[in-house]
Amino acid sequence: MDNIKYSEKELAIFNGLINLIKDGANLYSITVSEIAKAADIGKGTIYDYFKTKEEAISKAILYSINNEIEYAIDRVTSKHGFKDKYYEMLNIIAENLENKFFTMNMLLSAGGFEEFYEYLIDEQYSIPLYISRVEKEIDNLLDIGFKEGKITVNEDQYYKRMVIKSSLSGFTDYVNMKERYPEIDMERAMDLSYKMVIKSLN
Amino acid sequence: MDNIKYSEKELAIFNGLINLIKDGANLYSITVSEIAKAADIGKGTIYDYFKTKEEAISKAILYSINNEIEYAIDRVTSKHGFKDKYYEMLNIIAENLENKFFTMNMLLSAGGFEEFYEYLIDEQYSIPLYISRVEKEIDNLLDIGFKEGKITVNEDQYYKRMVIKSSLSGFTDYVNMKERYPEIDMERAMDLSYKMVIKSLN
Amino acid sequence: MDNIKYSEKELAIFNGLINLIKDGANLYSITVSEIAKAADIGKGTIYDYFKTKEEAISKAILYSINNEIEYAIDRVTSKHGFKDKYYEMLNIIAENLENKFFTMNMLLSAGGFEEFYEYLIDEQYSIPLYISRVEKEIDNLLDIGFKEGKITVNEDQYYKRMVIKSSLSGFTDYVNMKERYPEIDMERAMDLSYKMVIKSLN
Amino acid sequence: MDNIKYSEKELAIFNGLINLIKDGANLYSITVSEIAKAADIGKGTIYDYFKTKEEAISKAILYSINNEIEYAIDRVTSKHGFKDKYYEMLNIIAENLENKFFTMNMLLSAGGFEEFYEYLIDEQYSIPLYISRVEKEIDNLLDIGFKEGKITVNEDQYYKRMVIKSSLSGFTDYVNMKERYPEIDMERAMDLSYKMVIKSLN
DNA sequence: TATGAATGAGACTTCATTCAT
DNA sequence: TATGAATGAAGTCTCATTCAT
Repeated sequence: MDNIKYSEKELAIFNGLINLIKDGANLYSITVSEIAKAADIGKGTIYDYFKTKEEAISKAILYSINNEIEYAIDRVTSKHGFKDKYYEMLNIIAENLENKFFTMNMLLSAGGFEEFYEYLIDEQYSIPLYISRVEKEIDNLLDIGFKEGKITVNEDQYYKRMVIKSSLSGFTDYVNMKERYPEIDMERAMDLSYKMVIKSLN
Repeated sequence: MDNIKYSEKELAIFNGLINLIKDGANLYSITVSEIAKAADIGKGTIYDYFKTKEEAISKAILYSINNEIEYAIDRVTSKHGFKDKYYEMLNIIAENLENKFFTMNMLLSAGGFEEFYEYLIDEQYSIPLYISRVEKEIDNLLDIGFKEGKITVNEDQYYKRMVIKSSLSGFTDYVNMKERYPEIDMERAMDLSYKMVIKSLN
Repeated sequence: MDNIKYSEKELAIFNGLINLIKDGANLYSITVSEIAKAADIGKGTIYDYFKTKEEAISKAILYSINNEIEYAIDRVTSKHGFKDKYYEMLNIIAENLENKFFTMNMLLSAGGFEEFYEYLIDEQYSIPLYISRVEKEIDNLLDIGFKEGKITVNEDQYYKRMVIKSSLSGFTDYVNMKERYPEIDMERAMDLSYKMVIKSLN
Repeated sequence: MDNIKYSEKELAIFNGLINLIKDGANLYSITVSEIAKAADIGKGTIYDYFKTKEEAISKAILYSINNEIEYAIDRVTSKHGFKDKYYEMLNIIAENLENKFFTMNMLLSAGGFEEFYEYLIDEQYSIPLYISRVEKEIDNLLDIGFKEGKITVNEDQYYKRMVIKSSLSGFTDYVNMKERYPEIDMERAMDLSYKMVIKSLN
């Protein structure tokens, strides 16, 4: 997607920041000192590569989202068939149970992206591109489902996309609040998510 | 739910804070000066009622959630029949298009509650109560749907709740990203959300 | 000495303050709220009687010093003979071991009075009067000693006063740092203080 | 004594603080802004070297006391003979007439050390060491007096130390309240102080 | 007269950013 | 280029004082 090349130091800063955030640091509470320490560089160096702290955080976020989306698409692409691809999506979500900064949470959650970091600088308008990228994959999934005869419903593309997004969102809720559902194990939650998809699309 | 009585000044602080947040202020960026100005009181007065800024924000949030849930339940309760009640839920979501701090966004979104404000002080453990309260209403809705014969699926309560939550979540996504769906008007989005519910539950 | 009459509320404020100080409160750290609570009156009432917090504290201090001096003089007056009078002075000092705000500490200590409370308001120039009052008592003590033949030295009044003040000061040091002198009990410290006086004045 | 090495900035802060205090600033009234200005550094810099204002003040005090004691001991050591050494002690006191923050005032005054700054942080337990250091010098003085035959009294070490401390304390009182003793010049005050010592120790 | 709720000046402290090295 | 010591603006919180009751 983005073919921007980053310098070694920029990558160190991105990875430092991503580690901080994945460990639960709050975007608004992170200090430049923490970023420098996490990246194992001097504080001043950050300002050689970014104009402000907000720019560094923004670019790290966009970089991370990009990576996560590429990674997720690779994994889904590696699977064949509607069901396997959908389950792979669920697996990716499940694996990020502990990850406080999981892109999918944001892409699928109601609030959207821009809201979650007030100071987000998205000069490249990457976020809309990311959303389109994810939607393209959903469309691809739906195509395959249709070709396999797993989807027969005659409805707008909007409807079909909505079904997938809603179902993934419902499963994300399960993963995030697992302790509220002691009677449902991960496998069953996946099966029920898939069941809802199939029913909704037929 | 909570029967806590609040003083005039506490309410002024809560309402000032809620207005700030609804206007888009970020929980982490709000200053005590802003709170005081929004509440039209002196800065020091806040500390006569709350020990810290975080306590003031936390209590305002919990107060607001409580109010929103009471209001939403009242509206849903006033409607009769499965379809009318479900559409009323959609209406409440739709009406909060402009509201950046809409409780339902959080209750339905994947991230859950506790995470959205790092410093949340919830001494009364209200959040779990709120979630239960909302689930109780969903169960009630499902009961009515079953009695009306609108729901025939033979599945866990978990499945049925998930269907409702997922569908509402999908509709919230529509409301939040309306501009991405120019071909779908609000009415159609509601109809398609309902369609998905009916298909999933039969 | 001062024949100023104080109202009931003024006395409540003085006594509240004196208690606070005797309990170890620091003159600079005392708040108006604490004074009000200690005096069991409203905060605003303090400002009906004093222009500022500093005035209240200053007048309380002067009131307390006055009382302490009167009390000390009464006790010394009740004793007859040079030795008994001197020992009574030592007793008064000893009894104030626990009292963090003991006038004698200041009257006898090197720093003097004005320094110990930066904001001291002494409109009546009471402090010099207090010092004179104490010196008069020392002179009286010396007279008696001379008449009893206990003092034979032929020196300035300055020298003789200095001997008494120095000796009392040395004993005060003992009382304040008792734990540093485990081998010396109170009685012996008194005897040695008296010994020094007698030697110096003969 | 302390062999702690301080950085340039720490020394700037210490010296700024000591100047403030010597000029009469009250320990409790000093603000961080004043410290920064006196040290000619930024306010934030103070917090790069000390955790709190109280720590900065405490360490400056202990640093100053240490220096003053070293200085005083050097001067007394440079004199030979009981009388010259005692007079040198008096000279040091006399020279500090204008110095509002003279260590000896505290070491010799009745109140002791710990009480004069409520927030004193003395992690190294320096104060007791300082007191011992001063007492060692007094013992040394007494030894010399004994060897010279100036001291013949047969009494506890406590008594002899007390005589020196009391006499110095009496002289400090003279220095502090000079204006009250117009008939006594500095030389005579010293002579009378020495007279009291000799009489008391023989 | 007596109160204490309310105020806002000013305190301490943090941290994004700069810049000499 | 890389650093981190230094800065000071801006934040949170305290508390002397006022004033409506």
